[in-house]
Amino acid sequence: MITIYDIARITGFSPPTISKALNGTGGLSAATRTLILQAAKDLGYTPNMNARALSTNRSHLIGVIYEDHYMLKGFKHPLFSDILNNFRKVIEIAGYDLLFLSRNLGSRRVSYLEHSNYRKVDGILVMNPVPGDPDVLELASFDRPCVSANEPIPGICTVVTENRVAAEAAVDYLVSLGHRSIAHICGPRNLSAPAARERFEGYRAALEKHGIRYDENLVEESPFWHSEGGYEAARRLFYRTRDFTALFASNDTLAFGIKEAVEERGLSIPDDISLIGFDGDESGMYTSPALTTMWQNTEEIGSRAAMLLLQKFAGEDVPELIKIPARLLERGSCRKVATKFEHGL
Amino acid sequence: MITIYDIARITGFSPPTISKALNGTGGLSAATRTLILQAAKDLGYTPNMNARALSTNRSHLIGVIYEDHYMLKGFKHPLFSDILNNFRKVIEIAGYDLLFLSRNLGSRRVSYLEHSNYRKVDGILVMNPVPGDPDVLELASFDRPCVSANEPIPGICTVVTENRVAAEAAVDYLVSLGHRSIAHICGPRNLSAPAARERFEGYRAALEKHGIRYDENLVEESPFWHSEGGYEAARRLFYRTRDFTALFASNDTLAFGIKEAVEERGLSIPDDISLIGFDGDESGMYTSPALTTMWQNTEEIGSRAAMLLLQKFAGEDVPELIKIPARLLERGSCRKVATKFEHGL
DNA sequence: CTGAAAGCGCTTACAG
DNA sequence: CTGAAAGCGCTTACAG
Repeated sequence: MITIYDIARITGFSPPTISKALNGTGGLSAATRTLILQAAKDLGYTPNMNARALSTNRSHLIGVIYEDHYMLKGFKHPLFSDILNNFRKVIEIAGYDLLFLSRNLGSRRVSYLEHSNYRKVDGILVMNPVPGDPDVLELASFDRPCVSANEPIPGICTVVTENRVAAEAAVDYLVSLGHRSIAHICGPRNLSAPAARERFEGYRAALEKHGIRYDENLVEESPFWHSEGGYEAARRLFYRTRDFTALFASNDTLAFGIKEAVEERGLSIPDDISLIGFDGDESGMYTSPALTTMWQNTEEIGSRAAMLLLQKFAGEDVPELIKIPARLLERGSCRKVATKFEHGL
Repeated sequence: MITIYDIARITGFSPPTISKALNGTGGLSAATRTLILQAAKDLGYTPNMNARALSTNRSHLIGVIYEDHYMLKGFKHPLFSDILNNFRKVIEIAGYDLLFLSRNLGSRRVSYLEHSNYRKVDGILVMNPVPGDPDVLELASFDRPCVSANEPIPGICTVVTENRVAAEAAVDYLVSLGHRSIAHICGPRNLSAPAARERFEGYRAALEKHGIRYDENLVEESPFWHSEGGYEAARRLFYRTRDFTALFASNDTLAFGIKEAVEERGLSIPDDISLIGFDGDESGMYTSPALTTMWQNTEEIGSRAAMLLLQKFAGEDVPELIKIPARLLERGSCRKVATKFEHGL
């Protein structure tokens, strides 16, 4: 491996001068600068990031916190790879690399904060923390910038889908198709992550807006975000009532389970029940009918989170919370129903 | 941030002694060792990995090559996050961290090799390279260990699903259900990655084994691995012939597209056509019927790849190619048909 | 515009 | 069993 000392020896300049030329810092003459750059190129010089990081105390590394935890029996972040990929595109062209932040340091168990100090990461992206994890909350005191994707954390700048508004739009859509009896199966509302609560609020707001009485009999909660949870919740719902023509599911995975329960009862989607999900999971394209859903803009979430981090690196002020609109993805699981008024004609 | 100098000052030992105690190297007395370790703990010492990496020339970093490229219109690695998660679990408890290897170095465009030298990664995992990418092939000359998951690369140790055998098993299964006319829609066979070719070979081998004549009219190739490709290929197949009762799809995503084409023709799965896929994608659980498929053991692929890398770090010899068996995942898209013989009874 | 000196925090021979 | 010296490859004041 060739170093700046090699370039210094060959060009006749001193190592600090080589360093300045390579980094574009310090006022060198254009001539020496191009000379040095050329030599570096000819020699196939690659900087040693460990040395650079040691002296500058900046690693050009961004730590990612992503736990593939199964505490909640199968909970997984469905949008993870999309968000991460889009985040990565932005930070890479800015010269940063992505590092998974673990809680191991050799065989020792450590916090994310310790690991961040160990690697001297310049910033952190929080993706899929264990809900309420103290090791994550502690990150707010990290002396370098953090952002969170889709998961509000006190003291950390967050980019998140506009859950409440999008849920309201989902129900608006069902109403526009003529539905008046709309059930809701929500995700776990007791978690620190507010997605399930916000979507539920959006549901209620939409009903109210359209003058539909809120009926708690039409709402069922799944303690988990997975399809089995959706299935069980739908069964509980059916046990109580069959008095609805549409159902809004708090996410797509729940919707898949709900669909099973509906079919098990001999009912058809969308003929008997219109079903709308949330996320825009690709899987929903392959069910029959394909699942209509509120699509989370993972590209925007990922790239905005990255841009925020870069802005923070540049010392700019950024808002604490950024909401990204979702979009309706009309596929085949909802249908227009005759309203009572039309019936009467 | 506290350093070994701080610990040295406080305990009265020299920095090298502190280093030896911390690393468990060098013959220190048990007393000083515990004394130093205790002091380190009390002070909340975290080593600076940049300094350590600079002096040892080892970073305890493993580079991951994963390109989310869309060259082939929508090609994505469906098993990516599963394999990566399982890989990560193993290498993290061994004290390594995962770094995404990009082809950027600041604003400069570089090869993976250069980036690896820049970060001094101790090893590399190749996950989803652009097929035939010279920057990947070049990695075989990297002076540190590399492994590849699911993609054979000359000179690099690879862990891959036993495609040929698993494809044969898929067709065996169809035969066991009484099918004798079995179509095959294969993925792109012209790529450097041999998966489509190997699965096609398995298909032929199974036919031969069961004394079924190979009929090229029953085989159609999709130029891409995505569902649109499967859809189009199935339409071409139907245009030519309807003379089959079962179909083996080279992967699940193709199968989803095939399913659409089948239904579009007014045929039902599995009543008219039994369909089997390959991958074990979770999405297949949510279609109706759920997709029967050959499941790739992503946990095994990821963890084996990690173990191989660790073995290489330890200087052990490892095989160049490791094949992981797939498993049949019986869901609902295949059914038993009456054989001619049974008919006669 | 360029360079000599010192430092970033650790480890590796080597000596005693 | 412990420490003084030198080095890993770079950068940052500072001086000229």
